[in-house]
Order: sequence, then structure tokens, then C-alpha cells
Amino acid sequence: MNNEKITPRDVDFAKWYTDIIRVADLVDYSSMKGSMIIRPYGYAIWESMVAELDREFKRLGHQNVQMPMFIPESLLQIEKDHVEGFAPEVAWVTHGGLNELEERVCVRPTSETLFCEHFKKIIKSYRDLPLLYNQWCTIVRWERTTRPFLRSREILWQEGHTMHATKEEAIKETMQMLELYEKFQKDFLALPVLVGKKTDKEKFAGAEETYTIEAMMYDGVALQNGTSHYFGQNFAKAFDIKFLDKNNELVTPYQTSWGCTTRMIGGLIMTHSDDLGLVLPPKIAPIKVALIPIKDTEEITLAVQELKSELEKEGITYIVDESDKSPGFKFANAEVKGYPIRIEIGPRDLQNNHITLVRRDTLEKITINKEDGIAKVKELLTTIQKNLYDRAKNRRDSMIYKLNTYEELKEMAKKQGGFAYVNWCGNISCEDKIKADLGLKSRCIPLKNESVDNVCICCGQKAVTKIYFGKQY
RNA sequence: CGAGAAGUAGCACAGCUUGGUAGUGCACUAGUUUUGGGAACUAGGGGUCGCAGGUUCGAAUCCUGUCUUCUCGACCA
Repeated sequence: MNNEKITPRDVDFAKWYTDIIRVADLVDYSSMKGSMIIRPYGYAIWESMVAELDREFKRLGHQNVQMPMFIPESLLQIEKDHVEGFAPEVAWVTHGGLNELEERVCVRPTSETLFCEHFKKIIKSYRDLPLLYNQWCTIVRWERTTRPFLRSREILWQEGHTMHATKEEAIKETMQMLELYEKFQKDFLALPVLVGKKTDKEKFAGAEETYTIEAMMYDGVALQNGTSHYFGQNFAKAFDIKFLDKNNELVTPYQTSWGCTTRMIGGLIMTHSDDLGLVLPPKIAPIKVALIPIKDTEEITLAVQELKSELEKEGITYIVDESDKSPGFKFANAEVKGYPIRIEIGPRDLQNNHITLVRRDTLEKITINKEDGIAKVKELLTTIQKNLYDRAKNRRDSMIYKLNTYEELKEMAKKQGGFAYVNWCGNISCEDKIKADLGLKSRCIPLKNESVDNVCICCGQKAVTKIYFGKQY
């Protein structure tokens, strides 16, 4: 910890973001371009997410597996759209030891092809389905420009891959996982998200339908924070995966995949944090409470001990700052780290049998009887979680603009950010034009579509759907 | 990949115009006094000034090349 100042959020958002990451000591940069080292505190945040998601995946019947890191070129090339989509950002290994490889292999940018090869071997009968696999791993995409958490060359993520006997079941799985992500981001990360379908232009290479979770950052720029794909039989056909159904007929199964990454940490920061440092939703904060003794006396040490054992009894994680730093320094440090609640214990408190609780989200100080402390902590953790979500949602909602004319859209594109909610004819030409002229990309088509009786915002032809446009990270 | 800017201690930077012993703040170490919003004092440790070449008696400083990073564009699930 050092006492570097953070660039104010409204002055330079990009600098503010990297400052937060630096002062909270979440990552370090490796000697290789575009690779980040996730430091212990950053990793602890990821572990909180992993624990929650992994439990949910397993509850829904998924099993974890581990696939190889390398994909032979011939394997990657089996599905045509897939290889075309990923070609520009694949890293290749050409040598093994001192010898040139007969066939080069890539470092997985995603593992559909590996799973498919495996599925082809193990799926024989309808009794083998559904096959519900998930993998926690890192992937590599050779990005030209990188940004910590949001776009790095090595990505720590989770990828689910499932096979189903029927189309309905596969679609159900796709939607179920999408909803799981939405619920997780809402309930745990306190991120209000738009859920919807990607346009054909923006969908995953090789997918029939791509669904997305779109969060909006403090500056109004969108962040795709999770996806769920319905593949239909595209990969299964390309890989010649077949099984014998109940009628003893050889048929092709239906497939899904879904994933989310450490990008969610970036999303957390860009949504909740402020000029003093990190702000973490209590449910995801690795440490919920920071205990700060103001002075090093016997009386205070005793009171800290009491609080520690009470927190332990309740299973609330905490940290005690027993360093010989000044109180002000300890407060600032606790704020930088984003601990949801800080408890100050000093002589003045103890005189009256009090302790002081400080909320990280509002910085409100609450003086309370020592005995009531833990009950108040529990209550506050819930309150803070809710407040963070409400705050983010109000901000997000205030930046969704329902627009009808191209002029209005043009005006919006000039502004800082936000989502435009507009009518669209469904043609890629309009999507291309809006991107080329205004720099806005389609975010998603809402799942529950309102009836559309208007014209496309771009071409004026009959609109077929509502759609969100916005800038993206 | 195009345009611009920058690389000097862990971090942030000054020094460069006009070449002459490597500097400042924070962080770090030890000691003393402190402690309710980023403590004070004292004493320390830490650098081949991104890399390579050139000019020069002498280069962080001037010249050439090169690598890397950042911003903007392009690209991008």
C-alpha cells in the first residue's frame, strides 16, 4: 500500500480505472505484452465469483473437466465459420523443443473443437445425453490493444459445453445458463444488466444464436459480461457427432456453450468504485469487515478480540489492521481496498461502550453500542448490497435513451455514452451504417420484444424489432 | 497496422534546450516520539537513465537504428 492519489473518475475515466487497479494492488504487469499477473487480492475476488458460480453449475448437474491447452491446426479448422472468426487472434506454436512441428498447434482461444472431438468419441446412445461439461481454465487471444481485466491476451474464464438429444432441450439449457448469469450479476455483483440476443453480425463464430449479458459502466460504455450460445447442429455436423436414439436411428445432437471471465472484475470496478478506491458488493468482497484499532492499548486489543470471535461465529470474513500506521492511513487503506464495512475501535468509543461502523458505499459513520455491533454489521451488509445495485440501476436507466430519429441517434453518439433503444429493420446494412457513421455497435435484441409498429431508425423501412445500440469496451 | 506522445529506483516524475559525480516526492529498512482522516524527526538501502550503435576527452542529455508502453483511429464475442 502506498498513498498515491487516484485520478478523479469524471476527469479521466481510463486513468481512474488503471489507478484503482494499481492502488488496490489487484494486478501487476508481466514482462510480456498484454499479460497481467493477478495479485492475491484480485485473485481472491475472482475466487469469490468462482465459488458461487461453480456451486450453481453443479447444482444444475454440470461436471468439471480439464481439456488440453493446445489445439492442432487441423482440428481447429473443422468448423469453417469458427476458424474464420478466430483466425486473427490465435497464437501458434510452431516448435516442440528443437524440432519444427509437422503440424502447428494453437493455444486454445476457446475449446469448442476440443470438446467436440471428445464428444464424438464418447457419445453413442441417447442414454449418454445430456452431456453437461464445464471447464475452468485460461485461454489465449492475441489482442492488439489490451486493458487489464477488460481485454488481455490471457483470459481466466469458465466455459460450459453441453450436448443434448433435442433442439428444445439445448435451447432450454442456453436460456437457463443465460438466466443464471443474469441472476448472479444482479444478486452478487450488483450489476444491472441487459439480457438479449446478438444480431447475426455480432454472434459467436459458429453459433446459431448468441445471447449476451450487457452491463453499462459508469461512463456509459457497454461491457459484454457473459454469453450463452445455442449451436444447433453446426459443430456436431462438422465433427460428425451422432448417437442412436430411442427409435434406433442414428441422429445428430444439439449443442450449447456459455462462458464468463475475469472481465467481470473490470465490470465491478467500472460500475461501483469511486475516487477513493474500490467499492465491492458485500456478497463478492473476499473480506467484508476491516477492524481498525485506533490505538495500541490493552483495552482496545481486548475489544478487537471480542469482535473477532463474534465475526468468526457468524462466518463474516474480516481483516484487522494492526500496523503502526496512523489512523487516517488505515481508514484510507480500507477505502482503497473496498472493504464494505469498517469498524473503528478507539478510546473515545470504548469510554461509552461504543464502536463506530463506516459504510464504504456512502462513507456514513454509525456509532453504536458494542453489543449491537454484529447485528448491525449483518444488517448493513444487506443494505449496502442493495444500495449498490439500486444506485447502479438508476444510473444505467438514466442513460437508456428511447430514440426515434437518426438525428437523435447522431446526437446521442456524440455524448459520453449510454444505450440507444431504437427500432430496427433487421438488415445488416443498417447495422453497418450506424457503426461506420456513429461508432455505435448493436448491443442486443431484448428477449421480451415490445410490439413494433414503427420504422427502422436508419433506413425508414418497416421495423421488425427493438434493439440496443451503444459504445463498447 | 496508421497518426501522435512517452520510456530515468517499486510507483509518480524532474534533469535533456546549453554534454561534465544520478536527483525529488511517495514507498522500503532501523531507531525515537506519536496515533479519532493519508504522522514527525534522525540515519540508511535501492539505478548499468529501455536496448544497440555513432559523435565526443567525456553522453541520461546530441545523432541513427531498434524494442516497448500509452492515447486516438482501425481491428475485436
